[in-house]
Amino acid sequence: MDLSDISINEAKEIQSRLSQKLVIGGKPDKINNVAGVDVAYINKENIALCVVVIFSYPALELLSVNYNHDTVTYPYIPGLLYLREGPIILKAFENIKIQPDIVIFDGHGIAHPRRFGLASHIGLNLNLPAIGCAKSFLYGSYEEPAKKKGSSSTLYDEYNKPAGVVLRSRENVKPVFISPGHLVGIDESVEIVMNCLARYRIPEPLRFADIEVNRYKKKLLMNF
DNA sequence: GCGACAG
DNA sequence: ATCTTGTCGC
Repeated sequence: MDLSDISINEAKEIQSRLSQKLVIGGKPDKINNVAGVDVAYINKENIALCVVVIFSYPALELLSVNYNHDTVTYPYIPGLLYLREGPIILKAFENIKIQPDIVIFDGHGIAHPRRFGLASHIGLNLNLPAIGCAKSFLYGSYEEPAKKKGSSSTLYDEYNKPAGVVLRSRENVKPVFISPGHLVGIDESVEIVMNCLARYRIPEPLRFADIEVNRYKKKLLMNF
């Protein structure tokens, strides 16, 4: 059975079931590098592009960049991002040369309706520590964090249990939503993301992955 | 039934 | 995510 044949209800059941296997808490003993993953699309050609970058940690020097693309097989459905982005991301991880100590994803971890967002799904699948760093809200309740950089507020699930943190990654900008995906805790996720911040809203690994995936996209577009 | 809704 | 020009601000 292909991923593209999975029904929405099946996918949701799988998420709820696999969510039980997640290990949330702590952090890797030693973090020497941090990976960032971003995906872009060429809708007209039905192509998904994925870039995985790896930075040294905490120095944040670029260690490697990996480019991949393939045809997309699933539409975007809120809460089921994995079905659309999972295949190209997993393919990308087959090609990277350096073993990442932890990975930051453009999306949520356990701050998700079934506690199993993209970062959790990929993290569990690859048995890698994973953090979700989303640019917008998906699930939970929270108070607006203060305007100052580093201010944060807890994201709670429907049982009032913490699922993540809303973090002001820069002065006076829209906050980002941080939640652990797998093999890391909430506070540790925030700590690591904070250490990956330079002078922008988005942590460096994700920001650079975004820049590179769009450059890659432009390059591919010239061949059409 | 009516909104909300990662990328 | 993507479609799109100029424009306000640090």
